[in-house]
Amino acid sequence: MSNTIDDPKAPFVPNYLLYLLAAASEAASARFHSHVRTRGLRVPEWRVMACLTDTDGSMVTELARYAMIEQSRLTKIIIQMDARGLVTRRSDPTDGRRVRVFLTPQGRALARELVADARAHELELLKSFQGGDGSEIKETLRALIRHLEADQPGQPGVADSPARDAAIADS
Amino acid sequence: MSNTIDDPKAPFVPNYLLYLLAAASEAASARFHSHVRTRGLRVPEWRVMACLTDTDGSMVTELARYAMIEQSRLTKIIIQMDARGLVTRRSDPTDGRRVRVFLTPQGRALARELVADARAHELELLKSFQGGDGSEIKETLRALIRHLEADQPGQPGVADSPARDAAIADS
DNA sequence: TCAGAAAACATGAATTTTCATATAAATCTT
DNA sequence: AAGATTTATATGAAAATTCATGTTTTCTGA
Repeated sequence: MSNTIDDPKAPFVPNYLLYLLAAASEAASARFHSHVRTRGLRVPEWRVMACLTDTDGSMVTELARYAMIEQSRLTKIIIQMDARGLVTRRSDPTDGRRVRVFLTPQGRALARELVADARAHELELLKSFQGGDGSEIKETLRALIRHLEADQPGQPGVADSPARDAAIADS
Repeated sequence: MSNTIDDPKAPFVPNYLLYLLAAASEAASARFHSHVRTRGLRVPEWRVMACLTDTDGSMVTELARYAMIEQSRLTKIIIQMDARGLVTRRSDPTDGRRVRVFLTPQGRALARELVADARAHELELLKSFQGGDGSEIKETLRALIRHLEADQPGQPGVADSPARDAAIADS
């Protein structure tokens, strides 16, 4: 029973790994994300809060990597969160370029609640999905991430076949 | 060897399923997405093209679901792609409300190339990842998606614990 | 068949995001 | 130790996205 569909007429998208990953991520997150919005946060803000529960006081660049948010965007998000009293920013006494971000007590309280909700949601999801604690799928995902983040050079690039530039004229 | 980290002090994010899914999706897609941009398309546009190679002539709403793009956003993207000559829009003769979207010859040519690139990239990725064709991880992801898209009612919701409204004042 | 409801897209204003680049502080070089 | 580089963050303008709602067409039931 092969799962690799290779019929010439078989649809491409539904069996494409990158699609499956994106779709799984979306589908798995949909409910919790709407819960997050219910609590007055947008998803990127929730990500920042969650990351800060792990690494309070990290600098913007670190946080950007951890939360998978581009730096200049994160700066703007953090400024808003600061204005709302969820986080504070203090420049690093050791290195004046760095800005360290901390949860405020208020931010921390909300973050705690949401992380608890996230844990509960995850538990139910994994239980209803395959009855276990998700070690398998999680390990697979971690392995994939490790593999991809490992030395980029050896990573599968995208063949740069010749003679195919300017396929799209900007006319 | 349990993979479920339950130390009180263990970080939350790196072991959180929703994070792992998002991170895996991002990491797996990064290279190909930048290839796509190299070819003059943004990611959502690539998604539209890929979907149309499967279901050319589908209506906007169908395409939105298939490509995981919100309808009004998709409409705008399609209008731009139309202007660039990648797709055309024709209203359905049977039902005047529907707008059917087709690849133009030019769009189709580009889509073919990119799908071929995507397949090649996927193949290399899966080979270098676990040596196989990815049936396992793909089947896992498909199962997860199926599980999540199945009757929403029974899905793990997010417990609505009482007495926690207005945690974030908008002051 | 006609009024009302629903479905399918489109649109506009407010907000976000992106991209390139500015600013500022630390580090390196010679 | 001055100048050149690099690192860290901020900023501004253009573009994309969101959200609510408008418009048009079809469907439904009395």
